Amino acid sequence: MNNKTNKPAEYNHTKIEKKWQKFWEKNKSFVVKENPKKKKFYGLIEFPYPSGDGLHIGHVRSNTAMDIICRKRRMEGYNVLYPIGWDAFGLPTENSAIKTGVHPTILTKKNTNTFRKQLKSIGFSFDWTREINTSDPKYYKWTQWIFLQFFKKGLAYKKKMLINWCPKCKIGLANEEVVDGKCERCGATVEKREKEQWMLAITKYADRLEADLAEVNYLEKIKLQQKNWIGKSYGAELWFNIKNSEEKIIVFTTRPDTFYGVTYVVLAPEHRLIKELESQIQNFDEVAQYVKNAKNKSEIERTAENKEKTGVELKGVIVKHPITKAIIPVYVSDYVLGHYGTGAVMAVPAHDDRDYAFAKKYNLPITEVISDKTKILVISRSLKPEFYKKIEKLGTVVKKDWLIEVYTENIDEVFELAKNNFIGGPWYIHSEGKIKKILFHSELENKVFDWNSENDINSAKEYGRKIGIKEEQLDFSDIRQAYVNDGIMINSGKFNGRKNTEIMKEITEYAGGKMVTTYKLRDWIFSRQHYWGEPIPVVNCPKCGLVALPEKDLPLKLPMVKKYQPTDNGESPLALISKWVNTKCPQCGGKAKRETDTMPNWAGSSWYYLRYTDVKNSKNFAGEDKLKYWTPIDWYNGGMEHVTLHLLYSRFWHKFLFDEKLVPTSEPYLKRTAHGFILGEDGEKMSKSRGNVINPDEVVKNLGADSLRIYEMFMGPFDQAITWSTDNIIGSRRFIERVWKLQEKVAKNYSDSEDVVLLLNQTIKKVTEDIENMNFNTAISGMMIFTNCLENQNKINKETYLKFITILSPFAPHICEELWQIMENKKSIVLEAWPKYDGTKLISSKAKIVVQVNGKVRSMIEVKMDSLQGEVEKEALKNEDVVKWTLNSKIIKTIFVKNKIINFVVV
RNA sequence: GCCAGAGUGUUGAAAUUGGUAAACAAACUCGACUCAAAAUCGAGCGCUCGUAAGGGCUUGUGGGUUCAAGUCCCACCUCUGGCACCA
Repeated sequence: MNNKTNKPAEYNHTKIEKKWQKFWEKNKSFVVKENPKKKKFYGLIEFPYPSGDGLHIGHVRSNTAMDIICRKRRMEGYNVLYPIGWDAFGLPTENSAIKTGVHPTILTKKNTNTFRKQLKSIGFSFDWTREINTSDPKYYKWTQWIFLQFFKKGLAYKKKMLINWCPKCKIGLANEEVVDGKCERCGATVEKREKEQWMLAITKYADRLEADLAEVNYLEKIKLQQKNWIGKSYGAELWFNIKNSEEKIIVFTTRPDTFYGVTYVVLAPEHRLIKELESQIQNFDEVAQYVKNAKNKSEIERTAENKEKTGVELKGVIVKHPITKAIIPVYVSDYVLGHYGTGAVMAVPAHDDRDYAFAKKYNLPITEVISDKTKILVISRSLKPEFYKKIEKLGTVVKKDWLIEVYTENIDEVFELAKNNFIGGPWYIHSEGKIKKILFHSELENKVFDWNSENDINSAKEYGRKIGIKEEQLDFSDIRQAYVNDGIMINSGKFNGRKNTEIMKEITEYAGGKMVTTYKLRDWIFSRQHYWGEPIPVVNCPKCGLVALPEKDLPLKLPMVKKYQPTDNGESPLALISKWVNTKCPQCGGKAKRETDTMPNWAGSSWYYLRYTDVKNSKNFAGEDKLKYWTPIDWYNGGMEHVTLHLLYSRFWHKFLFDEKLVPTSEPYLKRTAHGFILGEDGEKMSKSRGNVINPDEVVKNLGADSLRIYEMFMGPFDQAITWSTDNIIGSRRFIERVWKLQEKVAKNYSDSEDVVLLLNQTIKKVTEDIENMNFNTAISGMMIFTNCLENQNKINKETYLKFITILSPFAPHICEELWQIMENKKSIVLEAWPKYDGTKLISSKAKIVVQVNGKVRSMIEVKMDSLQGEVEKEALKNEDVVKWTLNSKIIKTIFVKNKIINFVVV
């Protein structure tokens, strides 16, 4: 191998990469079995959807990241499972089948073959023996089986409801799939349609899905997004009796403190009481017409009319306020949502923006129950400290961020005090809530204007212009009309004078209501009217109702059809195959019809990670012992776009399976991280129509998989969106070639200099830690620095080089295997132990000390490590540059930080 | 509107507990090699004053704390992502 001149062969990436990919496959390097003696590590990436476009450069980024982690774990002695499969059901394949007439199964096979070849060409350390495919009947048998468990527990149910209907895809969408009132996939405006749908009762798990987030190690932003999506809120249910009726209107509110301020009640158009009270409603025709119109509005129309509120009074329906006994009117309006809370709200126009707008439009009374009259707001930072002490004698001070709230009877006195206690700095206008005064402040003068006076507002504007305030800051028109902040109770009977935040529970009980928790999360619409999905294994029998298929009949296979087009009436194409549809009831044996809806593409991906542990099992979705060994997943990386969909759905399925005692843990993923997108070179999302798609095959062919891997990890912070740059890849390729050429300098019995040994240990430490934190870009820059250092040496110790190759190998596995072999090692580098750094060789014996004079860097000196202040000071003051700056001055203070800095303060 | 996150050279970006801002790359300029080009190697590369030595300034804007601020505090501006009539 080493010829006499020690000159390495040219670096031929194609040859080397093919060679080692074959080697790994032949030697089953990444095939794993359960081994109780070894600690396991289960690393997971989101399995790809095998689209006809082939592998995306973004797949390479996230797969490489997890590949690096998994390869490192193997070297650290773990038994590592890193599986791969295909999330194969889905609309694009179906659409392509419609267009080409080729069956989706065949298209899927073709596409997965392409993906497999592409993934293998990049050298990911997947265990290919565990490949799964959600459209394989052997797989979806268990998707159907799990569905039936939901069904048997009553968590899968059918419901007639208004659904989000995409007229282009001809499909019902889950709420999660509607973005800005448009179909997430095709962008068509979503309509409302009434249809009977399969639902999964995810809301039953809302509390646990929220609470258990505390137990898992997800990125904080992921937890936050899930929390927001689940939308837990704590409030009160209160009710209003209806005159001449047994019925009552139950409302949900997070502000029971404003109960005395209720001046009307509003029902959502979908509210059941509207029909129930038909006989009482004098203007029922008008009401019915309004309800009909509201239902026909698409999401987009409803939100577009956000500002302009509409509604109709239910004339003849009279309710009494439970405490004040005042008669209050009832309205129907589409600003109230039917599916949230109780579908009805108590309106408090004085303290809610929406209620305020509605009340103004329909001339409804506005009753203030929370006062800000005893409150003044001032800017905290620009006040003299003495102010606080003085003010505390006059009232209660509540500090909030940059402002303070003072609750006091002596508002004018406090205001005078505030005005006179400003210290320098810029002036402010502050207009939060209903502040009665606008305060201008400059170093020159204080000016106060009364907010309630039209004249004052105008002079305030004039004054503002005069002292050079931007015009947009002088627009006070958008100031809130309703007072939504906290304050002191007024007009509220026995609660008067107390702080509103303290009486929530008390007032609720007094009004005869109860405190409740509500969630924004809604049940999951689980039906799709499409061909290319898992058939729902249920039969509709006229006698027995909905009947589950017996387990022996699973999988219920998708029948072959000639046409995949969804029908215009919203039926699944399966409905057209009468042979398939007409069947016998498994329970009574009578004539029955099969369910023709299929499952959404989120079904198969809700449990795929479980199947990986035991792909061939035909008796269970996975064996108990396998699940026990491999689950939970130690580290799951995926896209942010799946945080409220796939991630939440799969946690829900997992929790259900846990309750059924079918999986050993209540959470599927211990740790979840997320990657950023790769944008095209123009900074836009990559798409065929824009023509900015980068094909990974080209890069692999021209520069090699190792260069591609290094570049994608080096291009920027892993969690951030980043723009692709074909120019910049060359740097990664150069780096690899430099590493390759270093082999000619390797010598067996050569001792490296102290500097090299130090840098080696520092680099090992850096790479080890950076991988754990997914700081791949800085790990690589660290290795580049080390390479640059080695290039400056005449010779390199062999051990040093080998250690370096080892830590580089997860990033660039092929070239490192090759170099490893060239260095006359017999085994594969995959089996090598991850190098440990020597803690005693991380720190140099010398320290470079920055010398500052008055905080400005003037020089740098080198001293022994851990030198004391006295020695460093002496040394520093000898330095010419330092002398120059201290000569004619007096040192009044010296700041010394060991091994870092010495700063002389002179006058 | 609400909730997150981010604003640093020509570009992608680094910067532990506050302690040399711009590491590592890319682009660019000059040089070496070459008949020439590519590749490779070497040098330079924030702005500004200066022939130079050397100085001053610089991390979205404005303040503040500190011997010392990209980093901490306050306010403001802009961008990105998520949610959005959620009572």
